[in-house]
Amino acid sequence: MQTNDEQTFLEHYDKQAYDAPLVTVDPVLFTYHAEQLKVLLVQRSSHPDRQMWGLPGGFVDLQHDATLEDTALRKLREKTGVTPPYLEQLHTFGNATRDKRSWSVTVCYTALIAHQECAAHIATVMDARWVSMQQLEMLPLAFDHGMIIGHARERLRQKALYSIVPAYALPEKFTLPELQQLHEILLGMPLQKKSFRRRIEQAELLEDSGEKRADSGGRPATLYRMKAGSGAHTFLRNLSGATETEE
Amino acid sequence: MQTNDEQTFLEHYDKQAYDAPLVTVDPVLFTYHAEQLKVLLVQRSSHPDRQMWGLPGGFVDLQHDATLEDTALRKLREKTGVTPPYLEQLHTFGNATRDKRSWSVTVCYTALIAHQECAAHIATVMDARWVSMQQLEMLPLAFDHGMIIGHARERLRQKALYSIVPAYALPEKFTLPELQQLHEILLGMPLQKKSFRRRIEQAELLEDSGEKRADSGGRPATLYRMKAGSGAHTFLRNLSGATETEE
DNA sequence: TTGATAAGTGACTTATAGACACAAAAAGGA
DNA sequence: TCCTTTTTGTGTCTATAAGTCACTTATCAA
Repeated sequence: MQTNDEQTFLEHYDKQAYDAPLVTVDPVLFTYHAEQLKVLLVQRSSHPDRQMWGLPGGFVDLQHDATLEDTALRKLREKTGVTPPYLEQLHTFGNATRDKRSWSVTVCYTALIAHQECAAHIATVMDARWVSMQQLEMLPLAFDHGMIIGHARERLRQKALYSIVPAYALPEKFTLPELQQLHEILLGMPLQKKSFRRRIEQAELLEDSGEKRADSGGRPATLYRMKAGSGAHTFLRNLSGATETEE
Repeated sequence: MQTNDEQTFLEHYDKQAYDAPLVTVDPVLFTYHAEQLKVLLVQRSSHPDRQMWGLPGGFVDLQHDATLEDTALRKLREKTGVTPPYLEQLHTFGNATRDKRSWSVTVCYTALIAHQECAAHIATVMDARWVSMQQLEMLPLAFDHGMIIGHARERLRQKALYSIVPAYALPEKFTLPELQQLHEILLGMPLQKKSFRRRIEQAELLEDSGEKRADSGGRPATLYRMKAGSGAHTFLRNLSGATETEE
């Protein structure tokens, strides 16, 4: 290689690197199982932070992804085999230091799915697993993924105050006590049964499936499902303690 | 240059181009002046959409910007000469078609500033101006910037329901009737004077500056300022009509 | 049949927003 | 000086929704 050519090459390469930070998409997929909130992590197979656990994200594929959502859904399908019913952009983190390789930008999403929807697929692979919020505290994560999950967790908490978005982490049909328990875990406080039911009835976002379920002794609970059309992200009214700060 | 090296170089270069969409930062800077909400636009000096008006954004400068916020603030300082007191990430838009040149990602911010803070500086340059929401409808914008401003506008409307963030579009000292008028414009509906004042008092986010101002006949209004520390993004309680949908 | 258990409701209390009349503080003119 | 006009700011009643908690309903198991 001649010196001149190398010079040109480096200039060219540097210019490219100058204009374009690395761009990745990192979905934070939550589910609810065994009375715990869990997040999907994968074990990195490549540099940097090889072998460490992190979010199931990756680079935008300019050839096949038409949008950033496509990238998020593609990465989630690769790991879970299915498309989650809820996906919403969380925040974009970008700075010079979060990735050793270069200035790096990651567009993050919050996603929710029923545990049973992908439990089978995940059980077949060794490099992906559900990690509970409790386990998460002990597990060092790649890059700034721990911080990102913290943000997603906090956003989900806000959703629990004002919406029934968390219901997407439950199966298609679920009971109100199940949903209330999930909200209580997200909010870290007990909720009044009556207030909770009242808010959800008023919002008219759920419909009676006609079925009931009795887990073990006690009156059977009505199974509800999301009403088609009107999104579960519709605002509910205030819940006690809602007078806090935004994300 | 040897074939092998060129091969390696191209692979490297292609991979780089393959992995990296264009990354820009686009701040939507609002202000309030003459009873109108206005947004800062600049006239593009380069391809594509040359001569058209658009958001005062640009590429991330990997050498000088440590974070995405740095990029947003740098671009705003270039056009206004000052640093806005409020800057919050809005949303990231990325797809294959929004920029003719390439797959493109833009990280957007909502920013607010008092009109007087930068009116002088803007008046000196020909390629930047404040455009009212009304004027905006007639003006074709570069890229998808019209859609982005629409999203920012809608987010600001939500803020007006739950917070006093819009106060950052006012001077340091302002009266409650002024703030209420701004909120009414953002929400597109009249507000009850008593309810509005009560919510703001309860939030304890403003403090009496001790001064008063009488614009024209009538009782002089108390001038308030933001309390240091506690951000104005703290949630207020519900306002009628709040049972709508999130952004 | 009876007790245990969990789902779901009735009804009262409390808190906050809506509505609107009224008081307070200035300007200006006769 | 005093009265009118104008705008800011408050008092207070009403309406609505959330908090509380006892009570009813529906099922299982002994």
